[in-house]
Amino acid sequence: MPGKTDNRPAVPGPEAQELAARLSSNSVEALPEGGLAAQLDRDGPLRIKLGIDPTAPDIHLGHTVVLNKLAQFQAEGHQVVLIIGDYTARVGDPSGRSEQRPVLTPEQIDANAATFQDQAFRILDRSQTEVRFNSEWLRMEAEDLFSLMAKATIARLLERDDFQKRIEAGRPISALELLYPLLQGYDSVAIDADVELGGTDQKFNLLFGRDIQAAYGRPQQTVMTMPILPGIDGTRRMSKSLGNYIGVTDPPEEMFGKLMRVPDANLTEYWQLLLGADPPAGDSPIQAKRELGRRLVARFHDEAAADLAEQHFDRVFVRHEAPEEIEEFEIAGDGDVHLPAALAEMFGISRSEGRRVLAQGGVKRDGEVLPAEPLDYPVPELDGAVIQVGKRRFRRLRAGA
RNA sequence: GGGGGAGUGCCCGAGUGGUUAAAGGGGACCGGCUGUAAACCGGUUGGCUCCGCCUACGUAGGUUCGAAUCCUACCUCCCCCA
Repeated sequence: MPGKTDNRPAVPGPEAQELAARLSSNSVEALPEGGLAAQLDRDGPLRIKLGIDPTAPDIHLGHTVVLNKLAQFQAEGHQVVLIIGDYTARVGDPSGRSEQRPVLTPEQIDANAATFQDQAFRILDRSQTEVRFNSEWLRMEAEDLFSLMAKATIARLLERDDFQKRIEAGRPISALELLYPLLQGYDSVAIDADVELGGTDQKFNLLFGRDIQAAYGRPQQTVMTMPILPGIDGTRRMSKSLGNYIGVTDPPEEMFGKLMRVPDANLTEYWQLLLGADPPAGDSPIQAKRELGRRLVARFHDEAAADLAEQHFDRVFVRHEAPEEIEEFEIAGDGDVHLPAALAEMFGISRSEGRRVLAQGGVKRDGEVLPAEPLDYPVPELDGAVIQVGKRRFRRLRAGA
């Protein structure tokens, strides 16, 4: 059958090779070797696939590594196809049972998908993006599913090393997990993917998609894996559930502040993966880190926000002054304020924890450390006071009417 | 279908009748040093009406002066044999 693969020239032209190299920048692998150049050598836009899991809607900087790559393809005129894995999410992956992952309702999945798209289009060009839900084609007849399942063997599916490790550790692997690569691969068949992107952890699934496409007599996609961005702890991958993430919708001061906490050792990595450049030569780590913060805040907010965020940082963390704007907390009109209770309410901690930070000298009133005793203060004495817990939690007290 | 093993605090993981709110590690929080970096050091880490009380070791009962530890049933998971 005539297809894109059939009239492939033996050697891609130099232009295609050059473009392929450019598009592969930052990637860990682009497979098979020379595949992308060959695809680019043919005319017409390529279909670039990215599958996303709609169980967690918020996009963080880790996701943007892949999204930026998609945007780069778009800039060259290619078509991005975003696949929202609503069907697989709806089935509910039982493998996470130890993580007590709740099965999401269709409404939640739709809401998450909407949020995700909203955030993704801060990076991607909407006009060059096709959004598809995989329930569209995965809601298939059992007969069709069986025929899909017949295209792979268990041995092949078990090859992936994370399964191997789990088997050795005696941890469970659900049948659905085993099937996952098949379903993901079928997505590629359904949308005629030319290139599929993903993190390095997706390598197996991405390559498996090629086999499935071939089994259905389709041209095979090439795959490109991107590095995994470490979180602000500098060790584990950035992820919302690990709490080490920077969300693209984080407020400017928070985004800047979190970036400043990234370990120096990861600075070059952050520059390369997020800005596509090396830190300016000759800059000290702190200078390079500030510049990183300014640029990223400017990207996801704007220049003015970046300036303000840096000023806020200098004020609160370098000079240890109270921030310009502090949320108010209303205290009851008369009588005493029981500090542990007030702290609990103000900062969403328990009263016991309030007592603890107080005892540890972690609570300040207008910059002065409060002693462990007393616990109660007359309301008028605290009216207007700025209460601070630790380095970055502030509230201004206001006596109620 | 048969046999064996496991469920502990945010997570991992000790503990097999009392001095256990439960070792140790991780994480988190507070403090020190700083560039809110990392590393490092010290402290804290169930709740509350906090020098005491309450609730906790899968769930529900039971034995005992006393149980996370023993018994019974149930739930969930893992492994092996078929």
